[in-house]
Amino acid sequence: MIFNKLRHKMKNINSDNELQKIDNTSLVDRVEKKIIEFLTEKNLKVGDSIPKELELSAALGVSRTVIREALSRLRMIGLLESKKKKGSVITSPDLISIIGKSMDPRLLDDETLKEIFEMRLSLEIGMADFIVERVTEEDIKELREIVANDPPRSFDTLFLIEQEIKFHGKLYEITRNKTLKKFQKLLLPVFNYVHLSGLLKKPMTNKKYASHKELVDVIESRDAEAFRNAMRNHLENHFARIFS
Amino acid sequence: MIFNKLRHKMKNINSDNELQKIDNTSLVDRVEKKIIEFLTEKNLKVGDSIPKELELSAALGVSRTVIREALSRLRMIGLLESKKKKGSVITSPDLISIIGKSMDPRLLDDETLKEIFEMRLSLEIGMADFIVERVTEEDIKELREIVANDPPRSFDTLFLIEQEIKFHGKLYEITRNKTLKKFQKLLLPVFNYVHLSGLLKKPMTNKKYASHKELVDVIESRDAEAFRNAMRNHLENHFARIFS
DNA sequence: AGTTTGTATTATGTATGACATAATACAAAC
DNA sequence: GTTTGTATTATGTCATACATAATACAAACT
Repeated sequence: MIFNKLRHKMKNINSDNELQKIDNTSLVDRVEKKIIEFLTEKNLKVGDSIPKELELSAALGVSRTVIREALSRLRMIGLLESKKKKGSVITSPDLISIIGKSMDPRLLDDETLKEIFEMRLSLEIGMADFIVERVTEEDIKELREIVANDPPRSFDTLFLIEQEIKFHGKLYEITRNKTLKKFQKLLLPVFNYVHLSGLLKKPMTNKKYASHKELVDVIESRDAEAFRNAMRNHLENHFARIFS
Repeated sequence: MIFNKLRHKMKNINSDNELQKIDNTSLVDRVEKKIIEFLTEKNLKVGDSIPKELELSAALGVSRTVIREALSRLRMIGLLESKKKKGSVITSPDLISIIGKSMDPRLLDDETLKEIFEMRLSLEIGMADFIVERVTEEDIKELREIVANDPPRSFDTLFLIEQEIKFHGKLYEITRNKTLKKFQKLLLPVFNYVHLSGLLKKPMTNKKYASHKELVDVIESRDAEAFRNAMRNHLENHFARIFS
């Protein structure tokens, strides 16, 4: 009621033009955005240096405190690097590690966690071409050493997980794609979390599909399509739990 | 030479124990980390409030300035939200949109861009299972409407890109995986950038592989394996440019 | 009563000045 | 020519003051 009265009053004051929602963002938010815009507009690239804090402060008409907070944020995401006396230079941000900071599974909602889990499955199947294209004899040797430690079927689950991580981690490494590898490293805790906590309803079957050893054999044949299928089969347990 | 001499001298001074590299991180970096640790150790969840700035300042023995810079960073990645008088509370960060800030292709180095490009290819092939599992008749109808606009072979490239985006965007949508979809939306500029700029050396062939229409047919058959292969074929142009 | 209005309080937001520290160049000393 | 010292510069940290929004609660009013 009160609110209606207020709205009525405001409507009278401000009858025709829409009441534009006021800027909720903080000054630092705006300055941060402004600085990023500045970088892209001036077409600055990695290695170029940006204006000094005091210059920015003067140019934007805000205190050095605010400038520093904004720059601090950009430093965090790896977009800048600052050195005393030298000032700040643009660096290539490490996308993945940015996420890492807020990636604690306990701080994410269940839906997102499940979706990330699905993303991982997609990646492992889809990266087949990069694996077979770039795998070396050295890699295969290393893979064989890893699978040599594989436990016999239906062994201690914890040990299995250790082996899973080692084996699949190596696969990511073989893609020679550092971003992908970092992504995997980052998602590992999520993967474990989803896998172990009761997020997926169906239980884990003990049924065994394509083994690590068989996967290595397929890799050695350098057949991407075959590897995709083998990997899909290897991950069947996970898929089965998702598709209820 | 000079360096060798220096090393020699240092070796003498510090003969047995390794020269541990000094802490390079800034105070803010450490405080930021410390605060995150605090959150997880105390098992705080979304909605819980954290100590006041002055309390943190006193507890960690650093100035409020440093605390504020650290908190400002956490605010940026959406891990915190601060209100005057109320203090700061934990919020659930939107992983994907965090990356958005530093995702301008112009600010990423070529290697990373190429790697992201590869990630996208992997995802599109690997997500086959989710597509065929979740696609509805409605979706297929919509896909058919999209491909109806497809140009005849070897048509204007720009128009092709428009169509590509629409079609592939819909595929992500069909996975019903919001994180994945957001990821795609985010990566779109990168994809275009890599595709158009001279980052990939080999030229784009005009050779045509599996068409969108054919992909839809495969989806309709609900055969994941067939779809993976069709998609791989569809993307052959891109793969060919990567594998020089 | 119940509603409005004022006021004190509290925690964050912004500004300012001061000094510490690392990087750099350049002069001075050996 | 190498080392050493010194001035300079821009960032890093601290302390303080005040602005501002949110909140509670008392006071005033109808």
